[in-house]
Amino acid sequence: MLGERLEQVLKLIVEEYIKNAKPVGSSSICDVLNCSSATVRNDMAELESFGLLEKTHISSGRVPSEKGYRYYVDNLMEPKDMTGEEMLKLQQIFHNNSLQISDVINKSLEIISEMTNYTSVILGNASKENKLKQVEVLPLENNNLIAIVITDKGHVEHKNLFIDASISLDEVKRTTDLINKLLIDTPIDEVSEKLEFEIKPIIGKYVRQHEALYNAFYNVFNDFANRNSMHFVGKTNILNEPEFNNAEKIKSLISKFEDSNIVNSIEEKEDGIHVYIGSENSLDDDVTIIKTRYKIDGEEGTIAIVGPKRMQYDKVVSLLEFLNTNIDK
Amino acid sequence: MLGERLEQVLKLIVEEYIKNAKPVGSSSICDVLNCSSATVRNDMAELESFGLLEKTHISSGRVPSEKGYRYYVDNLMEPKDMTGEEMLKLQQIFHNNSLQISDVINKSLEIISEMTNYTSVILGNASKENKLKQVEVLPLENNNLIAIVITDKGHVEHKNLFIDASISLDEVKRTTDLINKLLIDTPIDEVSEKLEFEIKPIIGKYVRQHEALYNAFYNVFNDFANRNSMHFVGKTNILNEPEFNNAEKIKSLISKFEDSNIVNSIEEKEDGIHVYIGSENSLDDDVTIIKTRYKIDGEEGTIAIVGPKRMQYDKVVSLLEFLNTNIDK
DNA sequence: AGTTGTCACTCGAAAGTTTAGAGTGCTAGA
DNA sequence: TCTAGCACTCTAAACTTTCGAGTGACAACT
Repeated sequence: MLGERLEQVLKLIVEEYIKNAKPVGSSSICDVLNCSSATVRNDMAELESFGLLEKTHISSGRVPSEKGYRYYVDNLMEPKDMTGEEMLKLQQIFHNNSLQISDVINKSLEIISEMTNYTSVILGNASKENKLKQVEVLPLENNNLIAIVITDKGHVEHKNLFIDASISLDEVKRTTDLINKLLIDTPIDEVSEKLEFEIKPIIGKYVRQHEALYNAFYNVFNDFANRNSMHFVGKTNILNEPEFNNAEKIKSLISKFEDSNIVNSIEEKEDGIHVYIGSENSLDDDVTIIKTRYKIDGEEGTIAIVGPKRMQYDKVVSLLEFLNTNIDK
Repeated sequence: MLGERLEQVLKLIVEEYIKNAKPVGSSSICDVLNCSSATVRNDMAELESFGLLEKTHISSGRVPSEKGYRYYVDNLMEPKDMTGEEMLKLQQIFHNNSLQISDVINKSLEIISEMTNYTSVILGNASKENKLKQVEVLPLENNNLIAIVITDKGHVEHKNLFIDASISLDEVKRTTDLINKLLIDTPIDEVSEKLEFEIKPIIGKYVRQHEALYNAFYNVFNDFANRNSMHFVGKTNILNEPEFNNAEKIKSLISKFEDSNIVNSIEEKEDGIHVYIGSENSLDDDVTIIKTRYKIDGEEGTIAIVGPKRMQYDKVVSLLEFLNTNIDK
């Protein structure tokens, strides 16, 4: 635990740097603290020895280190009240009944991205609350089939299948009927399992090529349960931050946005609001990602706000808290 | 029509500049032409007076102007044979039967993007060859319905609908049955029209709230026919070209890639291979876009290769021609 | 013991200078 | 019509200068 003035100094430096993106000198904060710049310099040197501040060169002002941001977020940050206008804009979305429920998240994040000028990512999939409502299989030309899976919350997934010519449509239909009879109302994440232990033994008896058919359905359900939808809002916003003013950094970040591995960097498994500063996230050492899970109607997933390490932590956290508490209604 | 040596000079300058991205000086091409650099200088001055070449400053070498590239593409460019390896890679995709047909285009463009280091865009939608195969409407919770449209080529589109409480499920079912009976096998782009003139009068008779129901279906079909899928391959490739080595250019181009208006800049309406140099395209004055339409099984659309104006025109055109002639098989 | 004023010192960013080399236009002669 | 040669221009890179913001250290003060 740091002394009181040390904390004050750290807090002021972090907030000043967040505002101006320029190293903070001792003189710029000494009047707030009612002490001389020499005193502040001593404190700064101490904070630096703790690894909370860094210098860009020997005679420069100080910049928060990752550890410094972390200390700020954990101990010093105060919630920042939203302005009335900001609240109003979000409330309007929550109370707009004509919106498809699944659009509420998107619209909210458009507003948040606009207000903060950071990039948002929505990573969602059909939630476990979805139950299987219907399976449909239609024959297409030359041994192609299309399988359609529908859940009670209105999620639809389809997949084209190629089935060996030796399987008759009649056999397909029997299998489909069986699934529809036995698996309806099964939570979507349990379907694969039930398919294996309840359906497979039965179709084995009276469908000749049951392995192929079973595999086809298994794949469809599996794809459904694992299918992620990812969606960026304001993808280029973060590029306007001064830390991304050179071509290499921009290219590197944009490449990471395009990479399919990004799912791993974005997904959040635990409830609550989580802040990943710099190397704490697996996307890019130069960014901070603030994440939270959401669940709305039949869909759940992760909301992530991607900004510079020099992010307005207080504002983003407040916005996400507001979103979290209002989304259920 | 230019004189023969003038054309030679222009061709050499364009090709040299495409290769090195550096202004071309007279001495670097005079040995190829067996004449002195002074002669070449005179020719260059003449080409500049025609607006085919430009200088970056008073004593610099020459760079092709847009008009220069245009002249090159229209009159001077020679088809560039693909290497055996390149052909092989593409052939493998065409002959890989385990691929979903709709993936053939994607895979091919992945190869092409990799070979050229440019960015490809695929803009596709369900082709007019798709015929309506089935319409399905399922009731969800509180007055929501989900409507699913399936075509004979295996395209599926679905849409959530909110229907006034006063419409009974029975009425919905009658309408659906009617559509399935009367519109099956109708080409997808004619469905809206038929719906209006053949179905609407009938449902009007025995469905009370027929307007609402009719509108719901009309929207679903309309969305289907107009739904575009757009998909980039190697989105960041073009950023590695030396003309995009500054942050502003990159940001501007990436923003344009994200903008939904990009569809208008990408879509090609006519058959054949078309080259849009710099200001000839509506996307960005600094890029060239080479486009061609494709049609494969139940899907058609535009393939576009986006590169710098200093693009390997011969190579890209050859690749697209190869794709065009081989795609049908 | 903690705080302050002072001063020599460091460094970076911006502006200016120098230099080398690539390339040009022009002109006179083949 | 082409060529050789020359004076000239301009850029890019390297180097220098200057300015000011900021520091660390230390002695003096409370």
